[in-house]
Amino acid sequence: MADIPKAYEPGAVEARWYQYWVDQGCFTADPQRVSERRPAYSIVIPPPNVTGVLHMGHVLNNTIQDILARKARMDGREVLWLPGTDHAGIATQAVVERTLRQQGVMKHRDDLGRERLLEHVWQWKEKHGGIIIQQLKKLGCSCDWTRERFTMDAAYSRCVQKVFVELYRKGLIYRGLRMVNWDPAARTALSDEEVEMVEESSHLWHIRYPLLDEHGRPRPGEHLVVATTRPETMLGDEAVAVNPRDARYQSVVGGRCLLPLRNKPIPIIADDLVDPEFGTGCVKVTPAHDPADYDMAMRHALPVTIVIGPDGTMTREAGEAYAGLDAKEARRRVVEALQAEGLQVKVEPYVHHVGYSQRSHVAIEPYLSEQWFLRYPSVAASASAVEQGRIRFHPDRWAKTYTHWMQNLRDWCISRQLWWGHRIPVWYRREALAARGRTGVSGADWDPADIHCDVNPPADPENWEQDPDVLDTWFSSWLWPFATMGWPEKTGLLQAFYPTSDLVTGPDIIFFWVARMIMAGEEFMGEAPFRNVYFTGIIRDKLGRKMSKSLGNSPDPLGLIDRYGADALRFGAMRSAPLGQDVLFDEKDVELGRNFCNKLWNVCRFRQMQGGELEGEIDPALLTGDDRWVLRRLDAAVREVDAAFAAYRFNEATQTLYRFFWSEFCDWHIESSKAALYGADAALKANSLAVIDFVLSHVLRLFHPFLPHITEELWQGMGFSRDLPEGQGGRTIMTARWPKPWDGEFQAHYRLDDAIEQRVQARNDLVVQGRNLRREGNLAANRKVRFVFKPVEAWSEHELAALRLLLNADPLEVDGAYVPPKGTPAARSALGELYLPLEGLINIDAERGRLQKALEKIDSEIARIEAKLQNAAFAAKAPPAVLEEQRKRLAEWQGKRQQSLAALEHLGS
RNA sequence: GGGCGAUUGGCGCAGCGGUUAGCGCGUCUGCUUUACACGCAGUAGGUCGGGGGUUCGAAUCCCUCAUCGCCCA
Repeated sequence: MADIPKAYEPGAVEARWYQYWVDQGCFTADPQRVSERRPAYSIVIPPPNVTGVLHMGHVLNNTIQDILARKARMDGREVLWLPGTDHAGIATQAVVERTLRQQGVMKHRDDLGRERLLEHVWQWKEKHGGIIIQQLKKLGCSCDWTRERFTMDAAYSRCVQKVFVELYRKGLIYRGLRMVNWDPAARTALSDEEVEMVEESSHLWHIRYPLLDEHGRPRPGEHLVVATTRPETMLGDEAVAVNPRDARYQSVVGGRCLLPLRNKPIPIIADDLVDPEFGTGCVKVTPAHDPADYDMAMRHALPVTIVIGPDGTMTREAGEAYAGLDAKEARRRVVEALQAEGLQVKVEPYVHHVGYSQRSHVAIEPYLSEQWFLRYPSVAASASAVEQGRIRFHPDRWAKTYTHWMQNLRDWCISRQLWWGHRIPVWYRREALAARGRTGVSGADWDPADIHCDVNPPADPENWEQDPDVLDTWFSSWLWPFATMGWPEKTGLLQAFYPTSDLVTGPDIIFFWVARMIMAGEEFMGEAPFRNVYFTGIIRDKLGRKMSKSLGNSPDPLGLIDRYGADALRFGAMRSAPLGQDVLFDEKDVELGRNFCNKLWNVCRFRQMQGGELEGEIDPALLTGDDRWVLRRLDAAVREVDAAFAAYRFNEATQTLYRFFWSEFCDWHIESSKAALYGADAALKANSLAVIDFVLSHVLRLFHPFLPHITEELWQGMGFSRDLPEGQGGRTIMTARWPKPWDGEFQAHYRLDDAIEQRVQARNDLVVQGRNLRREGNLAANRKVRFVFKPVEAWSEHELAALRLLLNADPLEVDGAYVPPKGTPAARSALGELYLPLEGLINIDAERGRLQKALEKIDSEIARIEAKLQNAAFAAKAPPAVLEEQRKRLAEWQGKRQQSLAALEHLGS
């Protein structure tokens, strides 16, 4: 650190040390090093989308993981933080398709065909897929990059297939014709979890359906009125339904009415599902486009007519007038036609919930199709893992959400009509397929010999056709904790690092990922995949809005790193992220982090400028009160940080460290140390430096998990690494030992006790009062002023020198018999009295006002405590320690009262 | 409709049965004091959403209401 710049410049420093760590293999886990003395610690990264770029959510999430990993290394554990990316089926395919359309390569994916489109996706992945990984490196993440995985790696794909086949053979995976959530933009089925319900104000249309007589002729003037939110679907109606107990419609049940616009007679049925309170109590039944209607249709053996196709446009079944229109336009025309025919009775405003695709943000269509489903495995074990605490959630309230979901499981639709993803390992015999077409595959009448489900294709592929669908991306990511470690082989990696220690993720994917990983872990490993799950908050902007691309309120983390440094970004994010609360992100927080790094930099720079031997021996006999005080405060900080880590309260840890380092160490200890450092006593100066070095070497280690780069730079630059064994901080601060709180021997050796803490505290209070006097006298802080100190007992030369420095007093006269002139402003404490004898410069009235205000406060405190002590019930029931505390406090306040009264009198009131 | 969370100085938060209710930002005043203006010193500002209860004692526990937000139907 020769020629140290005045301000910390993170850019080059961060890049340099990151490269050093990678070159030295500091992030690489070795399962063979794991032993009883060196326990394993592992995390698997929530794999970001391979298409993605780093956003603030990643910053928060991965900073926490990095902190955990780095802390564990310093605790002497063998750490595996396993990174990787997710192929993100829909998202990636959509991005690549859009690009190819823009480039004019194709209009629709069918133009290219499956194979060629996949080639393009892989090319795209190779070219852009590493972006987020590079960005994580810029953040300082200490992942084991030698073990980076991708959910479409060949080995990983085999895991996915194996799991599919096993579950299929167990009968947990099945194919069925079901009403599913259809995303008309992506043209694929989705799982229930991928649908977001959005409240929308719409309308309720009341439509007349003319009644028919037994001969199928309209009964003049007679009709039923049905209410619907989706008039366009009436083109596919197959019945009108009423509740069987609804007296109003008893007479028409069993009869028929005419479906308007289609002029098709449809039956009037009775079904318990119909809510008599809704609308007119009479509903239309559209089996192909509503899940409830589909169920009804099955019960009543109604035909199923598909009028809206997979692309969201009307089919030929909808009639010539509507075929090809998109559903919205069809609705407009249907309503128009009904009005023209006088069949629309009324339209009411109506608020309802509409499902939207989480991915493409279009309205979901219920769509009848053949899909693959999974009946979840190991449900009971997975539920109990969390309920019985084998897995702990932080904060634990999420356990409730988990349990609720686990108790209401619905089979998981795992097939997607996409090309990018793991293709379903099922083949159909061509002859059998030809005989029945693709639909109907699910029928129980299939000869098992005509279906081949296996990780390996059939031996005679020419006779078979593979299922065209791919699997939901989550069907691969639920295997992440063990598929990344070499499963199904019993690898050393798995043996050493499974189950993982901590998982850090967002509560928004508790169903998508966390719950499913637990089930997969229980099912295939016989053990839950992690011990602790830490749920981060959601990052919002400073107005509390979710960060989103469309709002443009999401700052680019890379930009922030360029401007402030990665350490600053990490520190800012952590400091404002309390456990389980959403994080309101403000760039100010990052600025604060940068300022903090600069402070850390400069105090080290200050230390360097003092010269002298590094980390000399601390001689207890030469310790000043301030030295003992700071060692005690450091001990308290270590304890608090340990407690915060144990409870996953990272913001608390950063705040403690901030307070200790800035407010205690820099503001008080360093300042008071200047008395020794600038003094003539060489031994005292050397000792003082030794204490500063001791504290700094602790501070750097305590901060390392949070601020990895700057702490390494200073650790090496200052020379703290010099005499340490290679694996204990010699090579890198990453493996320096995590500080331990002082034991009794240490405390006794350095005389760290309550008395010294209180004495320095009182001295500091006196200094603040003295500075206050200066301020009131309008004496600039940099101006030397004469103070007179009247101590209760004798002070050492050094103590006085420190006081002089802290007050910027010159001279500081010590006079045990000092009698100040009337009106001299004074500060009083248990240690003595401090006078600022500057007649005329002090505004006596203002000073009197201040004292009187203070006296009022003192009096009210005294009254409060006295009232408490006089309360018989309090005296009888409160614990003795509390009672004693109150008595002590009363005496303190009474002492202060005396001082204030004396001061007032002295002012000449 | 069910569940969860939040409500503390201008803003963002901490405090989880006994504290003189803290912190950061911001405000105001002064300062290029030989580590740091990405800084230093000092100052003002809140009685803890409303109501009720438990307790010797509540910002902290319970009930209730209100407002805001999230999740599930």
